[in-house]
Amino acid sequence: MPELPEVEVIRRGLEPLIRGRRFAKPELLFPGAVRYPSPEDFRRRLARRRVAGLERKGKYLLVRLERGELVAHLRMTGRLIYREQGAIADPHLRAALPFEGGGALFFSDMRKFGGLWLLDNKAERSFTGMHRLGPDILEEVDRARFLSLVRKRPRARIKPLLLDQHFLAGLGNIYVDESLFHSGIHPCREAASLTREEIIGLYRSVRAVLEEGIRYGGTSSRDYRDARGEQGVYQHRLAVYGRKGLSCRCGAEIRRIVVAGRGTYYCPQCQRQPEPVDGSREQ
DNA sequence: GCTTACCTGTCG
DNA sequence: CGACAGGTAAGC
Repeated sequence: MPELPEVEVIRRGLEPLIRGRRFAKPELLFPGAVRYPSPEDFRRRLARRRVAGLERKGKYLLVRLERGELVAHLRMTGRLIYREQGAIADPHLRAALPFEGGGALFFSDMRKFGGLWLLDNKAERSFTGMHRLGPDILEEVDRARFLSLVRKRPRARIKPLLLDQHFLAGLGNIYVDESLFHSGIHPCREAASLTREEIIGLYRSVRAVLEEGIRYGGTSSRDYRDARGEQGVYQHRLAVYGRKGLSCRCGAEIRRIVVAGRGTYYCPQCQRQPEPVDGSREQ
């Protein structure tokens, strides 16, 4: 899916296209895409509302309205594409959100994991799961906070910890693997085994990788498209993700393992093995 | 923690 | 045919 950089690129691209525009009555090709309120209420209540601005929290995109907000989560294959005229040619189109005076925002989603919510107030954010998010890694976490967050979870392995949106919001599978590679940390290391310097280095790597991802328009591994339907180019700059069997710049062969149920790419030479978990040493 | 489920598609 | 895919919640 879109991780933080992809959602941010969509946000930046979409905002100038739809800010100030007033929605007309939506068309739901797959009503299940609307999570709240009911599809009928969604259609009736979104109509005539004006877009005040766009925000992002973790991987959620928030279309702030003059009253309430339209929230989108793209999960794995969701797309939000604006067209000035005509519709997108996409067999997985789930919702068309036209504007008064022309133009429309199209939500497509091959795997149907993504969703849309129309909220009247902040309290209703609990319907989306947003209220359980940890702090946004780019907007809300400085070095000191990152250090203290990581140290609060000594027993967790670092990759699953970084993927946990309740811990930190925004990172996904691609950018976690890239960040761990750039900081030279093996994905299975226990948080408690990381030195202060390693945690600080990881913080810098995470920020640098996410900012690079944004600068290059996001990663279009396969499905991701920006607000105009264009691919990003960061996939050409990935150091390890998806590169099993290819050589790292150090010469070693990039490996793929499974960590926390996710395909995980790393360089066995640049990223140190975790401390052996060996109960016998304790006895 | 881990596994499974959600869904549809691609690739080997 | 099975394995895998950018995410996340639920159930052991």
